[in-house]
Amino acid sequence: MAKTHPVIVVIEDDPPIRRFLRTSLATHNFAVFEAETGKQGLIEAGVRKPDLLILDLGLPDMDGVEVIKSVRGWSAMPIIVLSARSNEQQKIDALDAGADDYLTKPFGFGELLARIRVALRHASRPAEHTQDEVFIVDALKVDLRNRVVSVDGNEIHLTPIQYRLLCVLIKHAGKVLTHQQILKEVWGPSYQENPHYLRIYMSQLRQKLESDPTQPKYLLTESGVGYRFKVG
Amino acid sequence: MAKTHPVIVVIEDDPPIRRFLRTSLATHNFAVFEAETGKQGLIEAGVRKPDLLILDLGLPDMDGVEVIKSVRGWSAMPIIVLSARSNEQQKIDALDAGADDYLTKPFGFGELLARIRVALRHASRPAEHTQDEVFIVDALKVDLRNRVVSVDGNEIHLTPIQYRLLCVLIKHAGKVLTHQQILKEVWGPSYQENPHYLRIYMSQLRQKLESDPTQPKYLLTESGVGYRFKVG
DNA sequence: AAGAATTTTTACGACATTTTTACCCACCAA
DNA sequence: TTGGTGGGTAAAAATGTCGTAAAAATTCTT
Repeated sequence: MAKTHPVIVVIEDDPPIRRFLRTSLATHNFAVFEAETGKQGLIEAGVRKPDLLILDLGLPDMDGVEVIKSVRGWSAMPIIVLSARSNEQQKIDALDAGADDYLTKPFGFGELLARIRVALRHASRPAEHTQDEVFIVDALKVDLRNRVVSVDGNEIHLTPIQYRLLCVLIKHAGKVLTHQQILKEVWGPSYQENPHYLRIYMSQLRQKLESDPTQPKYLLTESGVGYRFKVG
Repeated sequence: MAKTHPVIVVIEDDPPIRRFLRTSLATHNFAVFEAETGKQGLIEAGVRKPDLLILDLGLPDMDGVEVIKSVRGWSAMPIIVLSARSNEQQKIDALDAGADDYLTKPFGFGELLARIRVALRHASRPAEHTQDEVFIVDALKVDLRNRVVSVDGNEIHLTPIQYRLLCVLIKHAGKVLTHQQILKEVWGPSYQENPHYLRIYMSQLRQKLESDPTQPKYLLTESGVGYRFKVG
């Protein structure tokens, strides 16, 4: 897949600031999606799976810290908090809830951009995992850096969901993952009641990756529990 | 493994601030090492290999941004910058050079601590796997984290109830558990009147785990009372 | 706005697990 | 002996879970 623009979700109730962020970020080659309220924002974050979340703490419908905690329940995406109030305790609460950075209004847009770059740098560079960037078992090879999957050297095309599912499984290779855990990581928190998707995509992955899909060597079913990627 | 204190190197030329940081951080259980100049700081960082670097930009001997770049040449350790100047361009330069955060003096110490926690959180992402609970008795191995059971290295497939039953037994290994206790933990409070299930599943477990199911080494019957998992 | 790729919905046969039912043994007391 | 108790194993029946194909709806590209 071609190098696509980073996706940012902005949760901000104040229309002028929202407009400002949207246009400014767009001109710097970010794909921006917006939400006015905390609830909307959570949905948007779950659906868009952004590379970064920008969150205003002063929302009308729910506490910003609750939004952060809720997102952290299923994702480690970078969160940058904006706030009009410079109360120190509030900063601490937001950061401890899982926010990665905190800017007090008014802030310079250049600084925001720099802090966005920092956040994206963090997310894209789990530097310790450099050696695990390419996952190989027998004939199966998953190149996480380039997002290329191959079997016996033949490149296999995977759809976004198929690929994400495979990534989740090999990230926890050897471990049995429950349906809910997988659904949460792949589809987001709102899809936790649909183990059916899982069976369908698991089947598709087996067709593409296993030499005998009816008797999988890697993508194992743990009936009544979930799935696991077998290693060793 | 003893939980060791995070190591922090502070590069700061102003003695009062340095003293303040040293004592304050020390009381929050950090191991603090100090340097007065950029050159000293680079050496200190290289020798101590800290979990975090705190850097004042206004050093006498070299530009703070150069210090950052130099560290980034060989390490991805978190760097938090402190600065008296709130010039935006300087912030941007420092962040783009590789700093992870930037605080303008005067700052609240609580906020600094919170931002330190954020930075350490980033650095130790893969530390979720700290809780490895693996029970091993002779050839039997129960990996609770991965939900995998093996005998002599051969994986054994257990159904949900079989697995739950085994977990209950090894959780209270050595103790005698009554039928009722086990039924309650495995099937839930409403099934307490069916010791028969227990015999069936206990038999299945023995078939799968014991080398001689008719004379079990681990899954022992306490006649008239219940069962127990024998250890030692 | 049309066409391709992908995701979601729908449907149904196959499979695995749990529960029920049945029969076995060993032991002890009447 | 006979009958009762506590326990073990092996099968059926019932239930719940999985896998696959294909159609419908959506999203992405052009």
